[in-house]
Amino acid sequence: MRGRPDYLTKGTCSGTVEIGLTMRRRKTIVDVAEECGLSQATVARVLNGQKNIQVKGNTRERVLSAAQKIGYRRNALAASLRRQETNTIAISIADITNPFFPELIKAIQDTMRQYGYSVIQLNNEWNPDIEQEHFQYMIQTCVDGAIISPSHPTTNLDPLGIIPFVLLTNSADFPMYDTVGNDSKEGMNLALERLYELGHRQIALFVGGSMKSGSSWRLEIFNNFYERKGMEAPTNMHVDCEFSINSVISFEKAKNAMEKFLAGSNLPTAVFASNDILGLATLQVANDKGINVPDQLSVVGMDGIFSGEVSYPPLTTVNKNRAEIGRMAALTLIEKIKQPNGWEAKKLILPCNLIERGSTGRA
Amino acid sequence: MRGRPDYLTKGTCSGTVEIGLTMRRRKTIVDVAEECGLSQATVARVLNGQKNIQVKGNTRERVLSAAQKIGYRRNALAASLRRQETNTIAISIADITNPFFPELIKAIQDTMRQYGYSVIQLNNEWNPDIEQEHFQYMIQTCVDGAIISPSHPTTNLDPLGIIPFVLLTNSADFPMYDTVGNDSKEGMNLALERLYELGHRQIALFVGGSMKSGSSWRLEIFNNFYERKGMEAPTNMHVDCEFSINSVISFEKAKNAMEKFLAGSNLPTAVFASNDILGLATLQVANDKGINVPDQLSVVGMDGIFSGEVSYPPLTTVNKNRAEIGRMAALTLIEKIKQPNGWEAKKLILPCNLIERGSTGRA
DNA sequence: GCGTAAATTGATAACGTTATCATTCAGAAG
DNA sequence: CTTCTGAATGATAACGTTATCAATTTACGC
Repeated sequence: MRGRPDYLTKGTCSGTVEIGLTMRRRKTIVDVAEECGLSQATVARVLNGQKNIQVKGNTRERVLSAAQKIGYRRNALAASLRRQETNTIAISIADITNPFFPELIKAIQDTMRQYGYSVIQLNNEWNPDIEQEHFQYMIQTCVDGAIISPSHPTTNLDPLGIIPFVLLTNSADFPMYDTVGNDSKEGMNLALERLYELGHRQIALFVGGSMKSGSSWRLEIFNNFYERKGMEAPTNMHVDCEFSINSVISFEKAKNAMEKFLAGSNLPTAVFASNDILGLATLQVANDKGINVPDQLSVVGMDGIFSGEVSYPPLTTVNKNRAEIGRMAALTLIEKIKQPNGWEAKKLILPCNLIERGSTGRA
Repeated sequence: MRGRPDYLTKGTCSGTVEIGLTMRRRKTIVDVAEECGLSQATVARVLNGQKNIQVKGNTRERVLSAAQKIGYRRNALAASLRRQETNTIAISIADITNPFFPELIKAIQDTMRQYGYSVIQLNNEWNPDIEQEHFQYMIQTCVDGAIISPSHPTTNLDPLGIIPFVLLTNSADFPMYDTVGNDSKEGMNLALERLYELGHRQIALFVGGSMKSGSSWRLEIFNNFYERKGMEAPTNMHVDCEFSINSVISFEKAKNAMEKFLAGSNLPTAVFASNDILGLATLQVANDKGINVPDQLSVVGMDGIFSGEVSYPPLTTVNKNRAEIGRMAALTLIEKIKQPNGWEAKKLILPCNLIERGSTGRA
């Protein structure tokens, strides 16, 4: 039989100790038990057990005051290891500096907090390798669940193994999984219909390309719209630009594309931009060129980011309720954590709403 | 002597198990050891030990392929508990939806990542109670360090105990602690000097009040500036507005205040706004009133948020390099974690720089 | 071959908590 | 007074890893 090895008692003090200062090891339940003369089992029950646990007489008081006295702090690591749950979930997104995400994150954090979960947020910079690393990290740290905005439609989710997760996407790319997203198609229709109502017949479609999967469905919606109105869809009203990982760069590229387009001969009376960055770029180009918005040109964006509220004029936009998406994603995940046994993939598609501000008017 | 209690082997399977599916417990180092016929000590050395550990012959290979085969994943919880470090740090800020923060957060995440740390981000909504809860959380989860943007100048940091931390602030409110922040005073001078150079003599000072500690120093800088120029500081050129926890609401309040001011008789040729939200509000009011910016009015903001790049005209601003602040805060924290023994409080004050865009011109 | 030092590998306590089983204790019924 | 019941408390294994010491194997010079 061996005693407590030396290295451990020594190890608790690191480096030199100032004279007069006692270097104190972090207090544990055992210390509390010693202090109040009860067993560690009882102490644990009082401190971290369910609230309405039965104790006799002044036991609770003794424990609490002893804990208070010696400055006991629970070690969540040990508890998590033993209980096999961490009360922590992870969020994987592309980039927190993308104005779309902060509100979403916050809603998730707030909702999760209400249910006793903490949130770890990870940015993958649209890089699938980093994304995969993050999945590994989630497994290692034993998060209880994850909310994931896939960096690409081909993101491999298998490495997540048995971790319950919910995807932030509206695409059909992940038919097998639970998803929460916006009905972007219907949102786009909202915008087009409203522009039609305002008398616009020459509407330009401004999309940011390559980076994300489908901008093809936008063209489809666009053409369907004209067909529905019994009109020929214009073919010279498509503006495309590269999309970059950085909002600022995307904005510059969008400005260049729109400048070129507006220098042409076939001018629209309205522009539908597939996100607010593109919409804001359109506004700035128009302002620079002396094109009055909305008198000469109406502009509609999509997303509802803050910058659209402070632009000139304020940007009409197809708003995605990010707070609601975050909340619903969180609730769905919690449900899934509590009930891990097979259920069929839940698909939640929230409606968009049109926020009309100063950038739209009659044709 | 007791055997392995029943509840534990049973406990690893939760709920009902589908026929044909074997519910598998997560694999551990012990399982790998069994699989490859080596001791768990050796397995641990190969898998999680330092990279250049010596092993003989095909030992490494045996371990790795066994781990691969049975799908071993390291449990970071257990490792952290044993090693007494989590390789995780926490960031405490007011609100991730405040446009000032995302870039800062990201820089911290990126830098920390390089050094093998993960980041937990916590929002306190300017609420000191939540902030204190977060401090407790940090202790419980045994983070290795923290970066904190205090919600108030009176924030009590004692509960953090021995956790190494760095504050994000430039104020003198925390003389005892390590801080990283911007030289806002010098930044404000940069703006005023430039406006002077452009011929402006009637400059309005637009501050957002109550919420944060000191807007008094801004007035001091303002008065000193005029004194330096041998002029009498104007006393009717101060605009004040409430600041709210929500950027959108702050913006509306700022617009109201600026509208009232510009409806008065004493008009400035330039406005220095103490943050970009106020600057953007000024722009929008001016645009609405038909006041041409910059021909009739120059506007300078402060912070350098994204919205200022996409406004019309783009907003000249005193930029705070948030990426650099984040990076330096992270590096300082890491240094402090590696070297916990007393050092004197480090104060890092980074310079601001003036970004001249379209909202400023000659008087 | 043999002894010694160095290189590998093995055995195991410890990290701090929780969940079980075992034990003790108080109170009531016989 | 004994027996029984339920409530409260105590003792301890286990969560999965790492760091130490002990044991074993290998290398090398004589």
